[in-house]
Amino acid sequence: MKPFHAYKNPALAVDLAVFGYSDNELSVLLLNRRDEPFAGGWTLPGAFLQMEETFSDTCSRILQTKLGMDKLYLEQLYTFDDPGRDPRGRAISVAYYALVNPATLQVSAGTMAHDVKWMNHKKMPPLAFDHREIYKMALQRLRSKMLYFPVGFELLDDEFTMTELHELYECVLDMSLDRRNFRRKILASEYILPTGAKREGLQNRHPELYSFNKKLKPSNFQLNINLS
Amino acid sequence: MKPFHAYKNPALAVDLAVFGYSDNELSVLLLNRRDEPFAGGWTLPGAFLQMEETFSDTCSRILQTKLGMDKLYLEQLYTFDDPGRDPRGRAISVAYYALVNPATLQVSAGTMAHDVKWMNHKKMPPLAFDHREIYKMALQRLRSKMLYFPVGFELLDDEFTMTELHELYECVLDMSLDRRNFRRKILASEYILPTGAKREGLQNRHPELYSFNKKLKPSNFQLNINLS
DNA sequence: GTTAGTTTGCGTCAGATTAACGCAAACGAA
DNA sequence: TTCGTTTGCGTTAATCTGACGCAAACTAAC
Repeated sequence: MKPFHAYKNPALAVDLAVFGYSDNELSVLLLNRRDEPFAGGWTLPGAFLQMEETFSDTCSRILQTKLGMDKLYLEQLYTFDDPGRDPRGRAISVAYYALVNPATLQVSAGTMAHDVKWMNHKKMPPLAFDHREIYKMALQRLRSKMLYFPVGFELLDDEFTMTELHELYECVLDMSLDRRNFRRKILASEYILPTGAKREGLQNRHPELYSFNKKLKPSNFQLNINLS
Repeated sequence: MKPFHAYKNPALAVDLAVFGYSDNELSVLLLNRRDEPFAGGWTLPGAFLQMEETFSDTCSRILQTKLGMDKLYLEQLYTFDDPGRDPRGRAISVAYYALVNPATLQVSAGTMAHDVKWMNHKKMPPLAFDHREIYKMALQRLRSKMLYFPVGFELLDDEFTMTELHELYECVLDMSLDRRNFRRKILASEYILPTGAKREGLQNRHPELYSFNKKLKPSNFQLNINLS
Protein backbone atom coordinates (compact mmCIF):
# COMPACT_ATOMS: atom_id res chain seq x y z
CA MET A 1 0.00 0.00 0.00
CA LYS A 2 1.18 3.46 -0.82
CA PRO A 3 1.83 5.80 2.09
CA PHE A 4 -1.02 8.21 2.81
CA HIS A 5 0.78 11.26 1.54
CA ALA A 6 1.23 9.69 -1.89
CA TYR A 7 -2.49 10.06 -2.43
CA LYS A 8 -4.10 13.32 -3.47
CA ASN A 9 -4.88 15.14 -0.27
CA PRO A 10 -6.01 18.72 0.31
CA ALA A 11 -3.50 21.15 1.75
CA LEU A 12 -3.91 21.71 5.48
CA ALA A 13 -3.54 25.22 6.78
CA VAL A 14 -3.62 26.41 10.37
CA ASP A 15 -5.03 29.90 10.83
CA LEU A 16 -4.90 31.91 14.01
CA ALA A 17 -7.17 34.53 15.52
CA VAL A 18 -4.84 36.14 18.03
CA PHE A 19 -6.57 38.45 20.50
CA GLY A 20 -4.67 41.03 22.48
CA TYR A 21 -6.01 43.27 25.20
CA SER A 22 -4.51 46.50 26.46
CA ASP A 23 -5.78 49.92 27.55
CA ASN A 24 -9.37 48.85 27.40
CA GLU A 25 -9.13 47.77 23.79
CA LEU A 26 -9.47 44.35 22.26
CA SER A 27 -7.28 43.86 19.20
CA VAL A 28 -6.74 41.16 16.63
CA LEU A 29 -3.43 40.37 14.96
CA LEU A 30 -3.70 40.87 11.20
CA LEU A 31 -1.26 40.07 8.44
CA ASN A 32 -0.81 42.24 5.40
CA ARG A 33 -0.32 39.90 2.45
CA ARG A 34 2.47 40.47 0.01
CA ASP A 35 1.73 37.69 -2.47
CA GLU A 36 -1.17 36.76 -4.66
CA PRO A 37 -3.91 35.89 -4.18
CA PHE A 38 -5.22 38.89 -2.27
CA ALA A 39 -1.86 40.71 -2.38
CA GLY A 40 -2.15 43.83 -0.25
CA GLY A 41 -5.19 42.46 1.58
CA TRP A 42 -5.53 41.54 5.23
CA THR A 43 -5.69 38.03 6.60
CA LEU A 44 -5.32 36.20 9.86
CA PRO A 45 -1.78 34.85 10.28
CA GLY A 46 -1.49 31.22 9.24
CA ALA A 47 0.76 28.55 7.80
CA PHE A 48 0.57 25.22 6.10
CA LEU A 49 0.97 22.19 8.29
CA GLN A 50 4.29 20.41 7.84
CA MET A 51 4.16 16.62 7.72
CA GLU A 52 5.79 16.15 11.13
CA GLU A 53 4.00 18.93 12.96
CA THR A 54 1.06 18.86 15.30
CA PHE A 55 -1.41 21.75 15.02
CA SER A 56 0.06 23.12 18.20
CA ASP A 57 3.54 23.06 16.63
CA THR A 58 2.26 24.98 13.64
CA CYS A 59 0.62 27.54 15.91
CA SER A 60 3.90 28.03 17.76
CA ARG A 61 5.74 28.45 14.50
CA ILE A 62 3.28 31.10 13.32
CA LEU A 63 3.42 32.94 16.62
CA GLN A 64 7.22 32.82 16.74
CA THR A 65 7.48 34.17 13.22
CA LYS A 66 4.94 36.92 13.59
CA LEU A 67 5.07 37.90 17.26
CA GLY A 68 8.47 36.64 18.31
CA MET A 69 6.91 34.52 21.06
CA ASP A 70 4.77 31.50 21.58
CA LYS A 71 3.31 29.63 24.57
CA LEU A 72 0.13 31.65 24.63
CA TYR A 73 -3.28 30.42 25.62
CA LEU A 74 -4.42 28.42 22.60
CA GLU A 75 -7.65 26.68 21.74
CA GLN A 76 -8.90 24.90 18.67
CA LEU A 77 -11.91 26.62 17.15
CA TYR A 78 -13.24 24.89 14.07
CA THR A 79 -12.09 23.34 10.83
CA PHE A 80 -13.19 25.09 7.66
CA ASP A 81 -13.67 23.07 4.54
CA ASP A 82 -15.43 25.15 1.89
CA PRO A 83 -13.88 23.85 -1.36
CA GLY A 84 -13.83 27.40 -2.74
CA ARG A 85 -12.21 29.05 0.27
CA ASP A 86 -8.78 29.26 -1.37
CA PRO A 87 -8.60 30.20 -5.08
CA ARG A 88 -5.31 28.30 -5.44
CA GLY A 89 -6.95 24.94 -4.83
CA ARG A 90 -8.44 22.74 -2.20
CA ALA A 91 -7.26 23.80 1.21
CA ILE A 92 -8.67 22.91 4.60
CA SER A 93 -8.13 25.38 7.41
CA VAL A 94 -7.91 24.38 11.04
CA ALA A 95 -8.60 27.54 13.01
CA TYR A 96 -7.30 28.26 16.50
CA TYR A 97 -7.58 31.32 18.67
CA ALA A 98 -4.93 32.65 21.00
CA LEU A 99 -4.97 35.16 23.86
CA VAL A 100 -2.20 37.66 24.63
CA ASN A 101 -1.94 39.66 27.83
CA PRO A 102 -0.82 43.33 28.01
CA ALA A 103 2.72 42.56 29.17
CA THR A 104 3.32 40.16 26.31
CA LEU A 105 1.68 42.62 23.97
CA GLN A 106 4.16 45.28 25.00
CA VAL A 107 7.18 43.02 24.59
CA SER A 108 5.96 41.81 21.22
CA ALA A 109 5.97 45.41 19.99
CA GLY A 110 9.74 45.01 19.65
CA THR A 111 9.79 41.57 18.12
CA MET A 112 6.78 41.67 15.84
CA ALA A 113 7.23 41.00 12.13
CA HIS A 114 6.85 44.07 9.94
CA ASP A 115 3.95 42.63 8.00
CA VAL A 116 1.58 42.19 10.93
CA LYS A 117 -0.43 44.73 12.88
CA TRP A 118 -2.72 44.88 15.89
CA MET A 119 -6.14 45.99 14.74
CA ASN A 120 -8.89 47.16 17.07
CA HIS A 121 -11.67 44.63 16.82
CA LYS A 122 -14.20 47.36 16.11
CA LYS A 123 -12.23 48.61 13.13
CA MET A 124 -11.57 45.39 11.26
CA PRO A 125 -10.94 45.81 7.54
CA PRO A 126 -12.34 43.28 5.05
CA LEU A 127 -10.42 40.02 5.32
CA ALA A 128 -9.27 37.74 2.52
CA PHE A 129 -10.27 34.08 2.07
CA ASP A 130 -12.95 33.13 4.63
CA HIS A 131 -11.02 34.78 7.43
CA ARG A 132 -13.84 37.10 8.38
CA GLU A 133 -15.91 34.05 9.19
CA ILE A 134 -13.08 32.57 11.24
CA TYR A 135 -12.58 35.81 13.13
CA LYS A 136 -16.28 36.12 13.86
CA MET A 137 -16.47 32.60 15.21
CA ALA A 138 -13.40 33.21 17.34
CA LEU A 139 -14.89 36.32 18.91
CA GLN A 140 -18.16 34.56 19.53
CA ARG A 141 -16.35 31.64 21.16
CA LEU A 142 -14.27 33.93 23.34
CA ARG A 143 -17.39 35.78 24.45
CA SER A 144 -19.40 32.74 25.37
CA LYS A 145 -16.44 30.91 26.87
CA MET A 146 -15.51 33.68 29.28
CA LEU A 147 -18.96 33.39 30.83
CA TYR A 148 -18.52 29.83 32.00
CA PHE A 149 -14.77 29.33 32.01
CA PRO A 150 -12.06 31.47 33.60
CA VAL A 151 -10.49 32.35 30.28
CA GLY A 152 -10.62 36.13 30.48
CA PHE A 153 -7.69 36.19 32.88
CA GLU A 154 -5.45 35.15 30.01
CA LEU A 155 -5.92 38.62 28.58
CA LEU A 156 -4.72 40.36 31.76
CA ASP A 157 -1.40 40.51 33.54
CA ASP A 158 -0.78 38.19 36.47
CA GLU A 159 -2.03 40.80 38.89
CA PHE A 160 -4.98 43.03 38.14
CA THR A 161 -7.51 45.21 39.88
CA MET A 162 -11.21 44.44 40.00
CA THR A 163 -11.83 47.48 37.83
CA GLU A 164 -9.48 46.15 35.17
CA LEU A 165 -11.21 42.78 35.15
CA HIS A 166 -14.59 44.47 35.03
CA GLU A 167 -13.55 46.67 32.14
CA LEU A 168 -12.16 43.67 30.28
CA TYR A 169 -15.49 41.89 30.50
CA GLU A 170 -17.41 44.97 29.45
CA CYS A 171 -15.04 45.56 26.56
CA VAL A 172 -14.98 42.03 25.19
CA LEU A 173 -18.67 41.35 25.71
CA ASP A 174 -19.52 44.83 24.46
CA MET A 175 -22.15 45.38 27.13
CA SER A 176 -22.29 47.16 30.44
CA LEU A 177 -22.27 45.08 33.60
CA ASP A 178 -23.14 46.44 37.02
CA ARG A 179 -19.84 46.95 38.76
CA ARG A 180 -20.99 45.80 42.19
CA ASN A 181 -22.83 42.71 41.02
CA PHE A 182 -19.92 41.72 38.82
CA ARG A 183 -17.56 41.95 41.79
CA ARG A 184 -19.85 39.86 43.98
CA LYS A 185 -20.20 37.09 41.39
CA ILE A 186 -16.55 36.95 40.48
CA LEU A 187 -15.48 36.80 44.11
CA ALA A 188 -18.10 34.18 44.92
CA SER A 189 -16.64 31.94 42.24
CA GLU A 190 -13.35 31.91 44.14
CA TYR A 191 -11.41 31.85 40.91
CA ILE A 192 -9.61 35.04 41.75
CA LEU A 193 -7.87 35.78 45.02
CA PRO A 194 -6.62 39.03 46.56
CA THR A 195 -2.84 39.03 46.50
CA GLY A 196 -2.42 41.58 49.27
CA ALA A 197 0.26 43.24 47.19
CA LYS A 198 0.53 46.88 46.25
CA ARG A 199 1.05 47.73 42.63
CA GLU A 200 4.08 49.68 41.54
CA GLY A 201 3.13 53.17 40.54
CA LEU A 202 0.13 53.27 42.82
CA GLN A 203 0.60 55.35 45.94
CA ASN A 204 -1.70 53.32 48.12
CA ARG A 205 -3.09 49.87 48.21
CA HIS A 206 -6.66 50.86 47.88
CA PRO A 207 -7.45 49.36 44.50
CA GLU A 208 -6.82 45.81 45.64
CA LEU A 209 -4.85 43.49 43.41
CA TYR A 210 -6.11 40.06 42.50
CA SER A 211 -4.69 37.07 40.73
CA PHE A 212 -6.18 34.03 39.07
CA ASN A 213 -6.44 31.07 41.42
CA LYS A 214 -4.73 28.34 39.41
CA LYS A 215 -5.32 25.70 42.06
CA LEU A 216 -9.04 25.53 41.42
CA LYS A 217 -10.35 23.33 38.68
CA PRO A 218 -12.11 25.57 36.20
CA SER A 219 -15.14 23.32 35.94
CA ASN A 220 -17.72 25.31 37.83
CA PHE A 221 -16.85 28.87 37.03
CA GLN A 222 -20.23 30.37 36.19
CA LEU A 223 -21.04 34.01 35.74
CA ASN A 224 -24.67 33.59 34.72
CA ILE A 225 -24.68 36.56 32.44
CA ASN A 226 -27.26 36.52 29.71
CA LEU A 227 -25.99 37.56 26.31
CA SER A 228 -28.55 38.59 23.65
CA MET B 1 3.49 26.69 -8.63
CA LYS B 2 2.51 23.11 -8.12
CA PRO B 3 -1.10 22.43 -7.11
CA PHE B 4 -1.57 21.92 -3.37
CA HIS B 5 -2.24 18.22 -3.67
CA ALA B 6 1.12 17.64 -5.32
CA TYR B 7 2.80 18.42 -2.00
CA LYS B 8 3.07 15.91 0.80
CA ASN B 9 -0.07 16.31 2.85
CA PRO B 10 -1.47 14.17 5.66
CA ALA B 11 -4.49 12.03 4.88
CA LEU B 12 -7.76 13.54 6.04
CA ALA B 13 -10.30 11.24 7.63
CA VAL B 14 -13.79 12.07 8.79
CA ASP B 15 -14.96 10.03 11.78
CA LEU B 16 -18.48 9.93 13.09
CA ALA B 17 -19.93 9.40 16.55
CA VAL B 18 -23.52 8.51 15.68
CA PHE B 19 -25.88 8.52 18.65
CA GLY B 20 -29.20 6.75 18.55
CA TYR B 21 -31.90 6.80 21.19
CA SER B 22 -34.70 4.32 21.63
CA ASP B 23 -36.45 2.59 24.52
CA ASN B 24 -34.65 4.65 27.09
CA GLU B 25 -31.24 3.64 25.81
CA LEU B 26 -28.53 5.72 24.25
CA SER B 27 -26.50 3.82 21.67
CA VAL B 28 -23.50 4.51 19.53
CA LEU B 29 -22.93 3.14 16.03
CA LEU B 30 -19.79 1.00 15.96
CA LEU B 31 -17.99 -0.58 13.04
CA ASN B 32 -16.32 -3.96 13.25
CA ARG B 33 -13.09 -3.69 11.28
CA ARG B 34 -12.19 -6.36 8.77
CA ASP B 35 -8.78 -5.09 7.71
CA GLU B 36 -5.52 -4.38 9.44
CA PRO B 37 -4.63 -2.47 11.45
CA PHE B 38 -6.92 -3.47 14.32
CA ALA B 39 -8.70 -6.16 12.28
CA GLY B 40 -11.57 -7.51 14.34
CA GLY B 41 -11.55 -4.44 16.57
CA TRP B 42 -14.25 -1.79 16.96
CA THR B 43 -14.07 1.73 15.61
CA LEU B 44 -16.34 4.64 14.91
CA PRO B 45 -17.46 4.65 11.27
CA GLY B 46 -15.33 6.91 9.13
CA ALA B 47 -13.90 7.52 5.68
CA PHE B 48 -11.15 9.40 3.98
CA LEU B 49 -12.08 12.74 2.49
CA GLN B 50 -12.21 12.73 -1.29
CA MET B 51 -10.68 15.73 -3.06
CA GLU B 52 -14.03 17.15 -4.19
CA GLU B 53 -15.97 16.48 -1.02
CA THR B 54 -16.92 18.76 1.84
CA PHE B 55 -16.87 17.23 5.32
CA SER B 56 -20.62 17.16 5.19
CA ASP B 57 -20.47 15.18 1.93
CA THR B 58 -18.16 12.66 3.52
CA CYS B 59 -20.48 12.34 6.51
CA SER B 60 -23.41 11.67 4.18
CA ARG B 61 -21.41 9.08 2.32
CA ILE B 62 -20.50 7.27 5.54
CA LEU B 63 -24.06 7.39 6.81
CA GLN B 64 -25.47 6.18 3.48
CA THR B 65 -23.03 3.30 3.39
CA LYS B 66 -23.44 2.21 6.98
CA LEU B 67 -27.00 3.19 7.89
CA GLY B 68 -28.65 3.46 4.50
CA MET B 69 -29.68 7.05 5.21
CA ASP B 70 -28.28 10.48 5.69
CA LYS B 71 -29.63 13.95 6.50
CA LEU B 72 -29.30 13.53 10.22
CA TYR B 73 -28.48 16.23 12.71
CA LEU B 74 -24.75 16.74 12.28
CA GLU B 75 -22.23 18.87 14.11
CA GLN B 76 -18.49 19.22 13.87
CA LEU B 77 -16.76 18.20 17.07
CA TYR B 78 -13.00 18.56 16.93
CA THR B 79 -10.06 17.80 14.70
CA PHE B 80 -7.57 15.27 16.01
CA ASP B 81 -3.96 15.53 14.98
CA ASP B 82 -1.85 13.25 17.12
CA PRO B 83 0.88 12.13 14.68
CA GLY B 84 0.75 8.61 16.16
CA ARG B 85 -3.00 8.17 15.99
CA ASP B 86 -2.88 5.95 12.89
CA PRO B 87 -0.10 3.34 12.63
CA ARG B 88 -0.25 3.50 8.84
CA GLY B 89 1.03 7.05 8.71
CA ARG B 90 0.09 10.62 9.31
CA ALA B 91 -3.66 11.03 9.32
CA ILE B 92 -5.75 13.89 10.61
CA SER B 93 -9.27 13.10 11.75
CA VAL B 94 -12.11 15.57 11.64
CA ALA B 95 -14.71 14.25 14.04
CA TYR B 96 -18.43 14.91 13.79
CA TYR B 97 -21.32 13.64 15.83
CA ALA B 98 -24.75 12.78 14.52
CA LEU B 99 -28.12 12.20 16.19
CA VAL B 100 -30.67 9.62 15.12
CA ASN B 101 -34.26 9.51 16.32
CA PRO B 102 -36.16 6.29 17.14
CA ALA B 103 -38.14 6.20 13.88
CA THR B 104 -34.99 6.49 11.80
CA LEU B 105 -33.32 3.98 14.05
CA GLN B 106 -36.08 1.49 13.35
CA VAL B 107 -35.96 1.98 9.59
CA SER B 108 -32.19 1.71 9.58
CA ALA B 109 -32.48 -1.76 11.11
CA GLY B 110 -33.36 -2.98 7.62
CA THR B 111 -30.78 -1.00 5.68
CA MET B 112 -27.79 -1.15 7.98
CA ALA B 113 -24.51 -2.60 6.72
CA HIS B 114 -23.62 -5.97 8.19
CA ASP B 115 -20.39 -4.73 9.73
CA VAL B 116 -21.92 -2.08 12.00
CA LYS B 117 -23.81 -2.44 15.23
CA TRP B 118 -25.63 -0.26 17.73
CA MET B 119 -23.85 -0.47 21.05
CA ASN B 120 -25.32 0.73 24.33
CA HIS B 121 -23.17 3.62 25.48
CA LYS B 122 -22.70 1.99 28.86
CA LYS B 123 -21.28 -1.15 27.32
CA MET B 124 -18.70 0.26 24.95
CA PRO B 125 -15.88 -2.12 24.04
CA PRO B 126 -12.32 -0.83 23.65
CA LEU B 127 -12.02 1.21 20.47
CA ALA B 128 -9.18 1.26 17.96
CA PHE B 129 -7.11 4.32 17.02
CA ASP B 130 -8.00 7.28 19.24
CA HIS B 131 -11.71 6.63 18.79
CA ARG B 132 -12.37 6.26 22.49
CA GLU B 133 -11.23 9.82 22.93
CA ILE B 134 -13.43 10.99 20.07
CA TYR B 135 -16.43 9.16 21.48
CA LYS B 136 -15.88 10.59 24.95
CA MET B 137 -15.66 14.11 23.61
CA ALA B 138 -18.81 13.58 21.56
CA LEU B 139 -20.77 12.40 24.58
CA GLN B 140 -19.50 15.27 26.67
CA ARG B 141 -20.45 17.73 23.93
CA LEU B 142 -23.91 16.25 23.57
CA ARG B 143 -24.45 16.43 27.31
CA SER B 144 -23.38 20.01 27.73
CA LYS B 145 -25.04 21.16 24.54
CA MET B 146 -28.47 19.83 25.41
CA LEU B 147 -28.47 22.05 28.50
CA TYR B 148 -28.28 25.29 26.58
CA PHE B 149 -29.44 24.35 23.10
CA PRO B 150 -32.55 22.46 22.03
CA VAL B 151 -30.59 19.59 20.58
CA GLY B 152 -32.10 16.72 22.54
CA PHE B 153 -35.24 16.82 20.41
CA GLU B 154 -33.20 15.44 17.53
CA LEU B 155 -33.09 12.14 19.39
CA LEU B 156 -36.88 11.91 19.66
CA ASP B 157 -39.64 11.50 17.11
CA ASP B 158 -41.50 14.57 15.92
CA GLU B 159 -44.10 14.11 18.61
CA PHE B 160 -43.24 13.02 22.11
CA THR B 161 -44.64 13.04 25.61
CA MET B 162 -43.16 15.01 28.46
CA THR B 163 -42.21 11.75 30.10
CA GLU B 164 -40.26 10.65 27.05
CA LEU B 165 -38.38 13.94 26.93
CA HIS B 166 -37.71 13.74 30.65
CA GLU B 167 -36.41 10.19 30.37
CA LEU B 168 -34.19 11.16 27.44
CA TYR B 169 -32.54 13.87 29.51
CA GLU B 170 -32.10 11.58 32.50
CA CYS B 171 -30.68 8.85 30.28
CA VAL B 172 -28.22 10.98 28.33
CA LEU B 173 -27.11 13.09 31.28
CA ASP B 174 -27.04 10.00 33.50
CA MET B 175 -28.59 11.80 36.42
CA SER B 176 -32.05 12.05 37.90
CA LEU B 177 -34.01 15.24 37.38
CA ASP B 178 -37.12 16.15 39.30
CA ARG B 179 -39.97 15.42 36.93
CA ARG B 180 -42.08 18.45 37.92
CA ASN B 181 -39.28 20.98 37.87
CA PHE B 182 -38.05 19.66 34.55
CA ARG B 183 -41.52 20.11 33.08
CA ARG B 184 -41.78 23.65 34.43
CA LYS B 185 -38.40 24.71 33.00
CA ILE B 186 -38.89 23.10 29.61
CA LEU B 187 -42.33 24.61 29.17
CA ALA B 188 -41.12 28.03 30.32
CA SER B 189 -38.50 27.97 27.57
CA GLU B 190 -41.29 27.77 25.00
CA TYR B 191 -39.17 25.54 22.79
CA ILE B 192 -41.72 22.80 22.88
CA LEU B 193 -45.41 23.21 22.22
CA PRO B 194 -48.37 20.94 22.91
CA THR B 195 -49.69 19.59 19.62
CA GLY B 196 -53.16 18.73 20.90
CA ALA B 197 -52.92 15.44 19.06
CA LYS B 198 -53.52 11.97 20.38
CA ARG B 199 -50.92 9.35 19.77
CA GLU B 200 -51.73 6.21 17.86
CA GLY B 201 -51.78 3.25 20.17
CA LEU B 202 -52.75 5.32 23.19
CA GLN B 203 -56.36 4.98 24.25
CA ASN B 204 -56.67 8.46 25.63
CA ARG B 205 -55.03 11.79 25.20
CA HIS B 206 -53.89 12.17 28.73
CA PRO B 207 -50.17 11.96 28.22
CA GLU B 208 -50.05 15.13 26.14
CA LEU B 209 -47.97 15.19 22.99
CA TYR B 210 -45.47 17.92 22.34
CA SER B 211 -43.33 18.94 19.42
CA PHE B 212 -40.26 21.08 19.03
CA ASN B 213 -41.08 24.69 18.19
CA LYS B 214 -38.94 25.27 15.12
CA LYS B 215 -40.04 28.87 14.77
CA LEU B 216 -38.09 30.04 17.81
CA LYS B 217 -34.46 30.92 17.46
CA PRO B 218 -32.54 28.52 19.65
CA SER B 219 -30.42 31.25 21.19
CA ASN B 220 -31.88 31.50 24.66
CA PHE B 221 -32.83 27.95 25.47
CA GLN B 222 -31.46 27.54 29.00
CA LEU B 223 -32.18 24.69 31.35
CA ASN B 224 -29.86 25.80 34.15
CA ILE B 225 -29.02 22.31 35.21
CA ASN B 226 -25.74 21.92 37.01
CA LEU B 227 -23.63 19.00 35.89
CA SER B 228 -20.73 17.85 38.10
C1' DG C 1 -68.22 -1.79 35.86
C1' DT C 2 -65.49 -1.51 40.14
C1' DT C 3 -61.30 -1.15 42.40
C1' DA C 4 -56.46 -0.38 43.30
C1' DG C 5 -52.18 1.19 41.87
C1' DT C 6 -49.61 4.17 38.70
C1' DT C 7 -48.91 8.16 35.73
C1' DT C 8 -49.52 12.90 34.68
C1' DG C 9 -50.45 17.77 35.25
C1' DC C 10 -50.42 21.51 38.33
C1' DG C 11 -49.56 23.96 42.68
C1' DT C 12 -47.09 25.41 47.05
C1' DC C 13 -43.31 27.18 49.65
C1' DA C 14 -38.89 28.07 51.82
C1' DG C 15 -34.40 29.17 50.51
C1' DA C 16 -31.14 30.87 47.08
C1' DT C 17 -29.98 34.09 43.38
C1' DT C 18 -30.34 38.24 40.88
C1' DA C 19 -30.68 43.09 39.36
C1' DA C 20 -30.81 47.62 40.82
C1' DC C 21 -29.09 50.86 43.64
C1' DG C 22 -27.47 53.41 48.28
C1' DC C 23 -23.60 54.77 50.96
C1' DA C 24 -19.34 55.89 53.09
C1' DA C 25 -14.40 55.19 53.30
C1' DA C 26 -10.28 55.60 50.42
C1' DC C 27 -8.17 58.08 47.14
C1' DG C 28 -6.05 61.89 44.11
C1' DA C 29 -5.84 66.49 42.26
C1' DA C 30 -6.14 71.28 43.16
C1' DT D 1 -7.71 71.22 53.31
C1' DT D 2 -11.31 70.67 49.93
C1' DC D 3 -13.92 68.35 46.45
C1' DG D 4 -15.01 65.13 42.93
C1' DT D 5 -14.05 60.32 41.79
C1' DT D 6 -13.07 55.52 42.75
C1' DT D 7 -13.63 51.48 45.41
C1' DG D 8 -15.51 48.23 48.65
C1' DC D 9 -19.56 46.64 50.96
C1' DG D 10 -24.49 46.40 52.00
C1' DT D 11 -29.73 46.41 51.22
C1' DT D 12 -33.98 45.13 49.10
C1' DA D 13 -37.59 43.52 46.07
C1' DA D 14 -38.34 40.50 42.45
C1' DT D 15 -37.29 36.19 40.47
C1' DC D 16 -35.69 31.49 40.28
C1' DT D 17 -34.80 27.01 42.17
C1' DG D 18 -35.33 22.57 44.43
C1' DA D 19 -38.16 19.69 47.07
C1' DC D 20 -42.42 17.90 47.49
C1' DG D 21 -47.95 17.55 48.01
C1' DC D 22 -52.12 16.44 45.67
C1' DA D 23 -55.81 15.11 42.78
C1' DA D 24 -57.42 14.05 38.18
C1' DA D 25 -56.51 10.90 34.41
C1' DC D 26 -55.28 6.68 33.28
C1' DT D 27 -54.38 1.37 33.26
C1' DA D 28 -54.78 -3.19 34.68
C1' DA D 29 -56.88 -6.72 37.51
C1' DC D 30 -60.93 -8.57 39.09
